[in-house]
Amino acid sequence: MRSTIKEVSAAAGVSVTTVSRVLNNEPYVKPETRRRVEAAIAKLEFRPSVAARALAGQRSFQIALLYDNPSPYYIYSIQTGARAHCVERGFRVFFQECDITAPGLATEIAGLIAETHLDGVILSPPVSDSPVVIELLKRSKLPFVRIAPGADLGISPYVFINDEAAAAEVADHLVALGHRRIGFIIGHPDHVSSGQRLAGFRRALAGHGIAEDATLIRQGYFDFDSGHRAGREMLAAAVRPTAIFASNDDMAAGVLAAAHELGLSVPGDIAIAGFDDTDLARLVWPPLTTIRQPTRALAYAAAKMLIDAVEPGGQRLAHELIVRASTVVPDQP
Amino acid sequence: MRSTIKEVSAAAGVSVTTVSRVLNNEPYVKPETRRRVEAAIAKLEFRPSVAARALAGQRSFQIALLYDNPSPYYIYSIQTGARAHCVERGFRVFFQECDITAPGLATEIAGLIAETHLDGVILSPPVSDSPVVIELLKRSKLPFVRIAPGADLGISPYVFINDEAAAAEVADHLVALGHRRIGFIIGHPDHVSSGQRLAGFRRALAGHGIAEDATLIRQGYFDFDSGHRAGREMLAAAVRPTAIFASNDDMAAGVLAAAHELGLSVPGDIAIAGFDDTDLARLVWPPLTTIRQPTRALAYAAAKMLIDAVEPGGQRLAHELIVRASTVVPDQP
DNA sequence: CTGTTAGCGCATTCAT
DNA sequence: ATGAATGCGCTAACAG
Repeated sequence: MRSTIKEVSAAAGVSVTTVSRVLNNEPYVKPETRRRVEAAIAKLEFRPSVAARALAGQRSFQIALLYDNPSPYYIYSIQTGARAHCVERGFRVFFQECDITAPGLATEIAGLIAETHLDGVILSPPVSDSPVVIELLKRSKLPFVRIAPGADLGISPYVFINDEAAAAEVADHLVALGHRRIGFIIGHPDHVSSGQRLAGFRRALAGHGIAEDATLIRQGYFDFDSGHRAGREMLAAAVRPTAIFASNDDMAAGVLAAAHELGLSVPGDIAIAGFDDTDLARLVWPPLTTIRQPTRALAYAAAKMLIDAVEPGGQRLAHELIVRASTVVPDQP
Repeated sequence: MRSTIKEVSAAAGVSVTTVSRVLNNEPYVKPETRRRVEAAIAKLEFRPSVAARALAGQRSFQIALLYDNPSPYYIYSIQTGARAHCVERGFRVFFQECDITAPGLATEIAGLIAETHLDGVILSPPVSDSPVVIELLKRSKLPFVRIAPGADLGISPYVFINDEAAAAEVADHLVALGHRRIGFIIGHPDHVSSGQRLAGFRRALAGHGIAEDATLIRQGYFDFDSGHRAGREMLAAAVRPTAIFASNDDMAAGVLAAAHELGLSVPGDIAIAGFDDTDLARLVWPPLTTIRQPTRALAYAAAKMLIDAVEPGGQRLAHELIVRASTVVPDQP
């Protein structure tokens, strides 16, 4: 069934060592020999066993992407971005959902690492800032890259966008449309970006001389439900906002549902803004204003940084990589 | 760093074979010995290397879930369902997106199987009916389970819901609400369920004596964009439908966006119905009528069937498993 | 019930 | 520039 390196070596008339050298792109193999080996590999449809390579060598060509996020669109984006780069480099990715509040978290991830001989790990928010995970990774000396970490920037390479500036852009946009009573739904408290987006919102409002109204700021959790709930509360109030800015698109969709339930037209009665890079943004378009966050690009860049660090000859990349968020998507065609 | 079975055996004062027996839940180990070994395992935080197990034995405790679906919500549902069961059984899952139209498909999946020593594969639609994948799996003699296959039911265990009956339920519901001009957006042509849902829709309409109107049936692809396009076309027509039934929720969301763009109120001007089990369904609730398809449960059941088949002592399960779709979600609180 | 022995498929010394 | 020998960590007969 599956062919082995031994069969390849026999077919090519060389030793297994030489085949191994070809497999790993090592120098000192005569071009013609290399061709013969490659021909044998192709003919036998040989695939090196990850298990054998991991056992014999010190690399498994496998990494993991850790996430704990309620948004399927977000998860899909980071999975797609990370996989795209891994495929290019011949690496396998484990998509691992986890619960950063679970007591067994460290054990679970330690198990994943030990069992699968991982070469490195990508952390997406909010795992990027989980002390438990970070501590574990540091102790295990495993390379890791973080997406949008909020603190301890020195401990690992990371990629991010400027959340505060992006949120301020959205708020500026709403004000420019004439809104003064703007509701805000904060993201999940475990995500550092939640605070940054709130800060950007506040800064923008202050810049326009708009006083803050505590009743117009609600806690959300980045999921549809929390946006729906917060939206209902604000829209059912005696004096309601003319616009609501949710910290991500899933919550913005929840607000939209709430508006529908209450018989409000969007954006006539209420304008809604979101934040992210998903089709959900389009769902309420044109009424939705949003930041097209390049989540996919972020994950791709993270995978690249990680694999570059893992590969022997890999050039050191910049420790910090800022991926620019594209600007506010206009709410007019 | 990582401890090995040898260290465990030394710590427990037994041979590695005995540790292996404990690891694999084999009989004929004195209870007390088993306890000693388990204590040593816990103390050393020992994790058996998947690589070593795969190499020495004939099992890797790894399976793959193949999908090729444009809906992030759907993907998230099947991933979550499959993972839930795999965790219970100590299996690892590879979430593998693929392109069933790609020329290199067989090579890619053959590579996955050979490289990772897969124990089995779960196919989700439309991969469930990909001749290329099925042929490959049959030749490799690898156990596989299919979710919602459309044909060749004899070649593998499978799980499904009755798509036709479910779609008919939705259509019946719309008719009961007084609709007679109902648009329909077909799902992706590669999915067998697309045809089944269309059949259910047609059967229901015929049952109510409503003549079919070809201009009210459009081809979609299960993604937001295609729903949006089809929705625009039908809603911009001189005589538009009073309701549109999209074959999944992503397309229903697209129709909703189209309605908004055209200044139509939902469900006042146009009622929209979807099909699936995602939060998207709630997005347009109450205007949305939908079938709450238990996608997660389907994937969970598929994983169970597969692992039962893979495990040595695993009891043969029913070859066919029908998971009931819950009924139409009412469009009134 | 328990231990001994021999590989699984590769990367990796060390030779040549 | 190439090959022979060793072992990674575990399971699988085979003994006892």
